[in-house]
Amino acid sequence: MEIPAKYNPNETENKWYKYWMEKDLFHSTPDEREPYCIVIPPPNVTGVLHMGHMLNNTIQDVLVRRARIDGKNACWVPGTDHASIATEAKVVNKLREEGIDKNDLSRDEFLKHAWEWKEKHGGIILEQLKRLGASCDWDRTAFTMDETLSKSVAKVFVDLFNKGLIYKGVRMVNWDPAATTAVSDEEVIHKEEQSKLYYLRYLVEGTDNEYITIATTRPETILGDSAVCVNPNDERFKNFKGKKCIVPLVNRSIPIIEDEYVDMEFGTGALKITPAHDVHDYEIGYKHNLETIDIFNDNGTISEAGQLFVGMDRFDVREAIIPELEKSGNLVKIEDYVNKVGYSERTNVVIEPKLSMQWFLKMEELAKPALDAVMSDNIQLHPAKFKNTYKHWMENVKDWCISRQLWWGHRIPVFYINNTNEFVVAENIEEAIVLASEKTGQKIKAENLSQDEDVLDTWFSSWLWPMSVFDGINKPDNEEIKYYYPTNDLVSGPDILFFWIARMVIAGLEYKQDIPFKNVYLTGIVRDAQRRKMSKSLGNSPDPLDLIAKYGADGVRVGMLLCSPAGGDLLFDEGLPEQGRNFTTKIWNTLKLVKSWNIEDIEQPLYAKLACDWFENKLNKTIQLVDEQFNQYRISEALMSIYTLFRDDFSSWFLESIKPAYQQPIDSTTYNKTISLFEKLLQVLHPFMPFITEEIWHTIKDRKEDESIMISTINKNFTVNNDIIEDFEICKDIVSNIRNIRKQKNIAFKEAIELHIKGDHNSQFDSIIKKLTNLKTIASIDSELKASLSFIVKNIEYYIPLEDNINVEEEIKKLEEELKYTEGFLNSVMKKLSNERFVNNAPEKVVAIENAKKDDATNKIAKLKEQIENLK
RNA sequence: GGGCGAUUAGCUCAGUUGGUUCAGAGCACUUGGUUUACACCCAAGGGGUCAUAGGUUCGAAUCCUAUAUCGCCCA
Repeated sequence: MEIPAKYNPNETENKWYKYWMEKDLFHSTPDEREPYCIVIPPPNVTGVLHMGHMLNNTIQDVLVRRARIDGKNACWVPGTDHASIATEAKVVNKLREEGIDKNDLSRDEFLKHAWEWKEKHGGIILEQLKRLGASCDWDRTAFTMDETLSKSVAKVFVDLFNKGLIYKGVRMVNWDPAATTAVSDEEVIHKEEQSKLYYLRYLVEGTDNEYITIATTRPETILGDSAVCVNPNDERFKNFKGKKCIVPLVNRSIPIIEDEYVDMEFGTGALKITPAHDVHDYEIGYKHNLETIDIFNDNGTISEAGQLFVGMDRFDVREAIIPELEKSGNLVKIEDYVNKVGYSERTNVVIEPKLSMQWFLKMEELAKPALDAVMSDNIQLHPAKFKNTYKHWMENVKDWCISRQLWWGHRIPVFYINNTNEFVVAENIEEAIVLASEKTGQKIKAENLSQDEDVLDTWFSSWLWPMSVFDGINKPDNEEIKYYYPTNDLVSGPDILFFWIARMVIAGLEYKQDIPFKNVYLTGIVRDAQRRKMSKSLGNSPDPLDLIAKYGADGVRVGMLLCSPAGGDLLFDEGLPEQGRNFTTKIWNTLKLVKSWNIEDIEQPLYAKLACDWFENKLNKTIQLVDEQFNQYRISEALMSIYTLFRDDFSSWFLESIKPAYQQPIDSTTYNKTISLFEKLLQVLHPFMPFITEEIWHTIKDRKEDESIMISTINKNFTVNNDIIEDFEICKDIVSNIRNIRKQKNIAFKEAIELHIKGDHNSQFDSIIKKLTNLKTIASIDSELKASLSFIVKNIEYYIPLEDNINVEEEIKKLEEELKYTEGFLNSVMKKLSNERFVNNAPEKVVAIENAKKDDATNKIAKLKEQIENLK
């Protein structure tokens, strides 16, 4: 068969992905095999594939393909997340471009546009994952707003409400003025900023020129001030006790109150209190029964209640109010100041603390079992260091604000009766009618009920994901949820440990009384070479699809994984996929070599038989090692083990050992064995490089219709002969030494040389040594060989006779250096052994090792000395 | 400000309960190479006081304490 000289990844990858899809090989249904399940962290429907997805999904695919090849019933459930805020913002923007204002549309009209948008753009990212080779069970593709998933959300809301865990209340929330919705604490990103601290003086009421000076970073909020607060222990303000002062510009009289909350060291020691616009101020206001003046509209402009600057944006007001304060004589000074400002994760605008009516979920009780699940290692986090972070969060968990003032998402299943504050909580309108009728004792009709206008936080649906994709909330006893739940591994980023992972654990324990997954693999963040996060705005992120086009999906996968330990950041560089691509080429060349041989029924040479024995054991041992590495989720290490196995052991040692001489045939025994070893090697490699392994697997043997390496199972039923592996290492060492001497002395490979051995040399691999180094003879000798170069391996002396080719001085120098090192080494060993406390306290084994070292070194020193003498 | 984690070769990282020649891997680097699978390759080589200072121990990259720097989370 003619093998193309160059491997064409794009063509091959498309071919095999199509094949897998046509044969439905990714699809899983429950059967008697052990299940292995992963649910994808659903990407936003608004998203396109970025490097973070590439890393995350490559890891998932590796895990799933490995489980499949290990004979498990593997199921990887894909899907997308509706992403309330992000999607609504996209749709609003798109409408605006078309000249449509969201406010002119009804809710239903808007949702129609939103669904259209979702249908058009929502699947992009999943299509892109296919290029990567993702072996998802696409028949199961789910969307958080699918009917069954939406029903699950409503059902859970009703249930939690009935358990008394959901409540409605006025609270200070994080208000996003761009999205005009509340967001949860976790969606606020605090950034350190260079800002200003403004010192403002308030006239004390009843005086002409007595002032109390406060310091604030937000001078525009003085319009909403309802007190000035000082520490009761602060001597400086003793005289102001019980007095009032006047808010500048608006001339409102407010009390000067005392509270120990105030830090005497900060600013002037006097704090202005704006209960409507600061969390701490709100608490003080509540405690001291202060007026709450909400001076902002929902979009961040000043409301009527502010009296001045009405309709102007909050940041414009901050600029505008300073000259006014200066004019009125209230501005004392302005200082530079560094503080942290909260930004909305979704819209990147400054968060405004705002009082509003929202729905909350009580978290304290729910969090407890979820904390235990992780602390007891029932769920394992990889790396385990994230247990600390998880614990800290779960122990300090606050109630979760679950309502959002948006239209796109799951509408809160609360129905108000006759436009009053009386309501019922029901999964649907029919049930609501029944409940409302019961509650009021009247006949309530649909038109008497109005559903809450708000939707639920997106995470309130994705926290059910591992259950809802199997319809496990609506039908808790169905076959699929029983078979696939709990899932095995979850691959995600530490940034959503709380947003999502912790909440899934909570939901799983609440609704299945069981954890949602057994292991959580936390990936790092993909950064550029300068350690900057990859982002669209920086433009430092390569397009994953371009990379795949350039290096092949297999190459990119290997590149991503070679350098990404769990939890550690991946510093992406094009050198990585390049290395992956190079490895792909290496594998391809191996195929070319093997397929170039003519096979004949001739006797198997001894060297070939030995090489086969050795490599089979080496391969099996590596399989065991890789198993261990996978068990510890050391995926990049596992890949590295396979990478070196292929390059060094298979290509450089095994194939070179069995390779027939130029234009000579290979015996069929060796050839068949090579093919079966190659097959197994491909199976080990397949999870990492699914495409090229499939291609080669089909090329090295005739396969039946419908066969695939993907669903072949690897034979792990073997024992490893470690002796042969260790002995072969000695053989390698000898070969390397001989090659070095050849190189040093410029002896061409064609020129056969002799090897003389003094000592108890194990001759089992002599035929390989002979072949790899082109030896005429291997002879045993009793005394040192004159006029030769020598080396020592495991205390056995090897000599290569060289007539006139020896630089005696150079050789002596080299030997003396080695002698010096060995003597130094012996010295350190002797120091240990002559230390009584060491000999008495150290375990026997350790002392024995030191003694062995001593013997070895002593022996070697004697031999080196002899050799030096011999040269002189 | 509080908590957690890190600091090992030029870079990215391993290093399991302290004990083999334990200071390691990959990449990068240097040198050599037309041995017909492969230069997207092969072979060899250089390179680290394990952040710093103390301590525990027969023995410390590993355990303890302080310091410095960085990162993450929370306020």
